[in-house]
Amino acid sequence: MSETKEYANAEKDFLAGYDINQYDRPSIAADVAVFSIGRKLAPDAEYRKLPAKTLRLLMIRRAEQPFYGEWALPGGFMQKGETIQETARRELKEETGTDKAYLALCDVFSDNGRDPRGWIISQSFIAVLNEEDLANGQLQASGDAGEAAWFDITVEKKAEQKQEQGTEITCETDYALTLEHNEQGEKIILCAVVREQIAYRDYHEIITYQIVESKGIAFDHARIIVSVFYRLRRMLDSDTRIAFDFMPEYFTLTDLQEAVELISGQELIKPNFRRKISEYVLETDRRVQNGGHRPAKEFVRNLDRFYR
Amino acid sequence: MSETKEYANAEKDFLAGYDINQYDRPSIAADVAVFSIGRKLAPDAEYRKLPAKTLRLLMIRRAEQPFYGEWALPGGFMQKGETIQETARRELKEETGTDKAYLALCDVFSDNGRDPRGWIISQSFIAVLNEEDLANGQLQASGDAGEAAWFDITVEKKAEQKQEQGTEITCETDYALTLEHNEQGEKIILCAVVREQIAYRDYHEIITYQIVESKGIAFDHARIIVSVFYRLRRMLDSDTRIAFDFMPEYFTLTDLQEAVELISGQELIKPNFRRKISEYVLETDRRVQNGGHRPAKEFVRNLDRFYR
DNA sequence: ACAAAAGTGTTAAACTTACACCCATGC
DNA sequence: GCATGGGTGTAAGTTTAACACTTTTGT
Repeated sequence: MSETKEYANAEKDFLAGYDINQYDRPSIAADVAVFSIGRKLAPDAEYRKLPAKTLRLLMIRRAEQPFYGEWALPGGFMQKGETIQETARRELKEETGTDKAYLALCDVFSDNGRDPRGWIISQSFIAVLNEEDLANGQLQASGDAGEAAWFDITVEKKAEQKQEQGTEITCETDYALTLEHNEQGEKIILCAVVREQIAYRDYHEIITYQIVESKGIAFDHARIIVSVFYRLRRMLDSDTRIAFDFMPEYFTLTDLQEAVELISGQELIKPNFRRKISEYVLETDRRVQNGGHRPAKEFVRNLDRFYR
Repeated sequence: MSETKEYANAEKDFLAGYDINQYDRPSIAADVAVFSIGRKLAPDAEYRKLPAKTLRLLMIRRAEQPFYGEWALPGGFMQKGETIQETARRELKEETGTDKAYLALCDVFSDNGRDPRGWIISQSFIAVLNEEDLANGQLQASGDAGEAAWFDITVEKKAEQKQEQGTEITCETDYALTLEHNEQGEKIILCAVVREQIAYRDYHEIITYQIVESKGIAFDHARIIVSVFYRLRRMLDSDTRIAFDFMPEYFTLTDLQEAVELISGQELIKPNFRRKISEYVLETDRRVQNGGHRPAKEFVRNLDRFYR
């Protein structure tokens, strides 16, 4: 027992003399890609048609240097006493007015030189909001961090080429990222080209993203956006439940299916989709009527399938 | 064009006056859970039987304060100029002598007070080594960071209880973690109890791990180990290919199946398993003879299924 | 001969996929 | 009436799961 005490004392002495400041340290930021689904207004002529939907990403116009006036993902530095998840949630709430959102840790971006201010590493997150919770909160019109706005996001494959250098095989694919904001006449378009590099090593694919070209998007956020966009897709592949995060409490199955289709980029066959998700939903008495066609039933989540 | 230049100058001026040191910053460590598969020696009497296998985890005996003499995951601080992935790979190579290993980013541990030295956040990684590559390298016998040793890992569910506090539902489960090292007479056993807390929020399960009790395991590594152990399991569920990382170039299907069974904790039916992985392997002429039974064919990976 | 492990074949059940069809509504 | 979306049924094809069986080896 006295031996244990001796150890404890040695540790106490060590800690008393330990100065963490003698080591060089990075700053840590949480950058949050907030996704939601938006509607494109249809002309009145097409009274039957449902509005087309888009996948939207929240961006903040920077009110400070560096990249003053450019658009960035909501984010900020981690503060002492909070976890990085709390940092992300704090930033989310500051910008959207709500923290009723799914929040998932994604990748770490720690390359040298990725931020002109110095050694800053970024922990990326995906957040998903539904329109209803968003409406209850308030988008930050022009606060501390700057004006917030939703951008329709499109990622398109451009060129692909396979390279073999000795034993190393690499596959490079360029993706065009387009972010488009539309609001009563005002139209902002941000574009970037991001190169995906797949290196084949130790029987695994190691995927990295580099910026080829970025106009109006701050820092290296263009590549974070592309990386996070494909992560969202992969998450959906392994668990359909992420699609539900885009839905409010009551939703129609068509809305849900459209969410899945928007994220996956693939059309689905209605009866098959409904069978697949049937165990996750419960029918209600509510109906929505939105046009010259049969009203749609509204469903709620079957909590037994979400909480176990 | 002159406007652009003006912006660029403003940014340059800002950066010249920017001192990153005015902000408090954490240190970042990469902690790597290196897994491999070990054999338990069988008594000579059972000449027919194949040796039983175990899932092993690499641990380092600390040669410094704090937690002097206790066992920790291999890891170290991120240095300026390297990515966190490079930190992890560097630590892996320092301790095992090889970096031919699969390395995957896992979780971030950033709770206040998790390290007595101060504000230190840890990025956890999973690495998987096969015996052959490991033999080519050399385990660090007793170097800078301390002696390295393999421990058989077991995680067992102990108690489970569901709690409801108002609208908040939480499910707490205690897991007993046992790490056991055996080598010519020497036997080391490390034990810990880790509590898994599942909080149900926004229709998702948020899983956290807390240490209830930890004997001989440094820092909060007991909970990192449990978290990473279950992550490995989930990775296997979504992609069988991780099991191959435990295999050398040539391997038998029984070895592969045993790897899957060890990680998943579930027995599999042989013909079904073989059908499932058949597309990932190619038969060779090689055979292994290890006992009084039919020799097993050795297979190699079908690269078409690993690199695409 | 026999125990241990290697390896294959067969079947029922479950799930996936594609397609075809009817229903309800507003103008 | 008709365009539009809401909603259901069915049948073929594929995958999964459980089980039973044959083969090869060293002592």
